[in-house]
Amino acid sequence: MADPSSEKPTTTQREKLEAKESAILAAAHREFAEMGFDGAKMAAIARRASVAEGTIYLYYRNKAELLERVVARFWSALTEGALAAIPEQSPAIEQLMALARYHLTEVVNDFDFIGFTSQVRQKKPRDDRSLDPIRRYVRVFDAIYRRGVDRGEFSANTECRHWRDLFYGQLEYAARTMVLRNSNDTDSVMAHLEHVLRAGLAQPRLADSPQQTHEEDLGQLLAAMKRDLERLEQAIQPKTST
Amino acid sequence: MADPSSEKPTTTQREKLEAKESAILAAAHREFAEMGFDGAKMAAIARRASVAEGTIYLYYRNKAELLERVVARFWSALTEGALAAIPEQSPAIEQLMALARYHLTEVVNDFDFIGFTSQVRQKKPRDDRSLDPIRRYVRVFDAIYRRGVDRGEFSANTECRHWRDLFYGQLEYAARTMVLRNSNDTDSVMAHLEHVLRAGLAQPRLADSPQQTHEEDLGQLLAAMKRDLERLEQAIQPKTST
Amino acid sequence: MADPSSEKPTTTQREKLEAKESAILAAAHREFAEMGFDGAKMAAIARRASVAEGTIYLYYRNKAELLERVVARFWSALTEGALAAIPEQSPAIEQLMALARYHLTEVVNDFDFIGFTSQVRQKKPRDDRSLDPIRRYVRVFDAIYRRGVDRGEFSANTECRHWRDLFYGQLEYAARTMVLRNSNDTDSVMAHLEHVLRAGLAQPRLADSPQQTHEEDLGQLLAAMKRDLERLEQAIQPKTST
Amino acid sequence: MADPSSEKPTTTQREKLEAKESAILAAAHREFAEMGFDGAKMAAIARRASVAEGTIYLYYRNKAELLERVVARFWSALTEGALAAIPEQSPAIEQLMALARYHLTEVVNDFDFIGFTSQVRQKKPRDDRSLDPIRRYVRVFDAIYRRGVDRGEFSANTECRHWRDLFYGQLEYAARTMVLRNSNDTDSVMAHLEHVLRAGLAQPRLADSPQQTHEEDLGQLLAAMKRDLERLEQAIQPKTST
DNA sequence: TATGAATGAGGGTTCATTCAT
DNA sequence: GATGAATGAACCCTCATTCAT
Repeated sequence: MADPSSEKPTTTQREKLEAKESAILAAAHREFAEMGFDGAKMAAIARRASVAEGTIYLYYRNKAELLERVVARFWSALTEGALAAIPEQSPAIEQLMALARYHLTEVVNDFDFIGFTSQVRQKKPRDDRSLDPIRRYVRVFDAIYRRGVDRGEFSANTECRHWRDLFYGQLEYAARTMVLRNSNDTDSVMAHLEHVLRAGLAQPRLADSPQQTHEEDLGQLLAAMKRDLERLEQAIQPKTST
Repeated sequence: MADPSSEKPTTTQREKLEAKESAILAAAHREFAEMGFDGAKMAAIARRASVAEGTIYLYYRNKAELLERVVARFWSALTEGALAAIPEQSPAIEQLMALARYHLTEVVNDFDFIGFTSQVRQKKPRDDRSLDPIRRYVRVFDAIYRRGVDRGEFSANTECRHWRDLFYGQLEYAARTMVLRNSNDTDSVMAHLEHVLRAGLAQPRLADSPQQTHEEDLGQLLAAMKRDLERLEQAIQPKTST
Repeated sequence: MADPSSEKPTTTQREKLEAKESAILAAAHREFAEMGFDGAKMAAIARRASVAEGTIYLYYRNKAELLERVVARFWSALTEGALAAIPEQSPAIEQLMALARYHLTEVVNDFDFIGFTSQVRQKKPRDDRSLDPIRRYVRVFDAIYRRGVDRGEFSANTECRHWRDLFYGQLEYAARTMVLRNSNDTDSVMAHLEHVLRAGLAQPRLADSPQQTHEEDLGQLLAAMKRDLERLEQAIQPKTST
Repeated sequence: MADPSSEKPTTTQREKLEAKESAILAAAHREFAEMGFDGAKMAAIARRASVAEGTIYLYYRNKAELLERVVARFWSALTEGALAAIPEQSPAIEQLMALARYHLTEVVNDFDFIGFTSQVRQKKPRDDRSLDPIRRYVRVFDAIYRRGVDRGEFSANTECRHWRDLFYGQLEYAARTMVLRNSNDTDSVMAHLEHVLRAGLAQPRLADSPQQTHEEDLGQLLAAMKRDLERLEQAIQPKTST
């Protein structure tokens, strides 16, 4: 009121409204995460947002729509965060690892909410637009994957869907394990995932990778294969000799 | 009481009771899977089981206990099925694949219930005995894994937890994808999983594997390595030539 | 069956039935006393009586009728006990005191049930025959009272109803106090009641009391009155002298 | 918020709320009195109060708390009424009679509720604070009694508890009789009670009564004693003459 | 006659949603 | 817009009563 910058009261108004809406969403997010959809009470959300119960209904038609918006906001933010966390020019494998680390951290931080999201997913009809933000997030992986294929880092395109399932599936289970045990071994999980990706997905053909060609990588791979071959031969010879 | 002919009716009696209990459990299973815990209505379960509402309470103290028993029964049956599906004398990798195929099939069949289970898992205190059947099922993987390590098929023991997360995580996500798209490409998923396991987990050193040395395995491995080597060379040559 | 005294199986049968009925009534009595009418559960009564739930309904149409019978049995037994406790040839005042002591003891012993009875009384229509046993018990007092009047021990007949209310009312409240405080001062209560009865009810005209004429009583009364009179005069004189 | 005219609507608001709460309490009072605790239905109370069922729970956590408040309100009002009905400067005996008349009237008016109260009392643990209003009411008698003793009107202090039991016990039974017979002889009951109190409790020694010495009292006492003496003499003479 | 499994009506309580202020 | 009191439908659970065995 006495604000000298009151030239733009509209902006102030709008900001107020947005702040209120944001408070409601944040409160709802926490309540949903802690209590699940049915366990969450509109009254509790209102209390957490320092808002009257009726006020919520000025912004959202009902509990389900509130949930929908919370979910959308969460996954959108997750997508933004992921995009920000990915080094733009790095090899795809490194981008994947960056995404993995980001994803694991976020999932562990908000594990209740994530689990709760999948609970929601099942109730929805197949073509519900409200799941779009989730799909958009998932596609972050797909983009990196395709880039990796395009760059010749990854072998086949046909398997994207499987690698995606493996990627998110492993991370979700790893997160669950970490949360349940109240431990944190992100690095160990990362190492394992990288091992798997490199062993099964990464293409050793690095020739035309436009940016960095790691000579060491090649050497390592060759050395490893030689060792394996030797073992193989040793495994065969005794047999044939006998 | 001392009537010798009372055995038969008693048996019939018992059978009836067990049939009724089984009907209730099955009805509850479906209702929980479709509606979630809070969404499930005791009246609906009773109707599905062709039983009066009050009857359920002759068998289970309350909704929570009913849930507990349903979950226990489901996971126990899953464990039995898994154990039966695993070929006893095969290499660990084959056992894992058998488990994977079995798991994927079951999860797809009962996807709602599985998802619902994990929703339940989070509400439970850490040491709830009611989760034991789930833990027992998970250990089926661990047993195979350890056998693989003991037999020299798999490399390190330290990573069991990660491989387990990867295994179940990928399968659950694959199942979700299949259910959501209403498609079925179990074989494709199996192939991918096997590829990953062989590439990242399987030990090529078969020499001292105490039990069976499958000649075919050897042949496959050799073929795979040759293909990889060729790729390697092709990757290197253009480079060196340049 | 192999009982050699099986000549009178009918008697044995009847005895068995009566024993069972008695067990049910006793069990119901305890359950009603402890839990009240609504709190009492037929299942609990059956358990206490070592009888199947359905069996109760072979003897009593429903819970209300069972209650009715329990109440009737209780008050009838109370009446018998009271009649037995009253010395037949003693002065009415002594008979009243005997009744009082008996009543107080029983009421304290079975306080829950008594209180529960009056709770029942209100639900009943005015002319319910099921209250007859209670009315019969109450009349024990009336009979003694009338005898006291007839014998010239008590003054007027018109006040019976009031003395009866005072008698039972005081005793019930005394019992309540004793039960609530978990104390027992029956003698003190008796002394007070006797004091009140003698002071307000008993006729000092003992002349024609057929049995015992307590000279001492007379002397005491006279002495007391003289003292009172003296006090009175002393109270008046100073006043008048002033 | 800072609207100065907001006071009036607030007051109206508050009044409305209090009216509603009062309506609920009154409705609950009637329902409890008529049906007992278990028999009372929240739906019926709501209907009687012209309020939705859920509304009751805005004011009281549950049925038990509603009962508690009803009981408290009733006994508090009873206490206020009693204190108002007692003439402050009169002799203790007259105060007791005023209390008795008030009590009897109220108990008859609300007999069901009173009986219902004692039914409740037994279910409560010994030290339940919710019974305090009842205790406070009972102490009204005690206060008068003690005053009577202090003023020299009543003889011993030790018997307060007995006189209290007699007082309330007789009145409750008298009320029950009146209610059951649908008659009203309050005066007769009063006369009897006064007779008993004067005969057993009142102290004729008025000499040192510090405050008021009522000439009429003296006259009455003298008259009574003379009558008693005459009776005494008549009782003795026939004897001595014989 | 005795049993006890089955029934299902009924009631206390919760909470999303509405609407008068 | 904002409030929060009011609403009432919905649901879990109890338990008196029945009836097939």
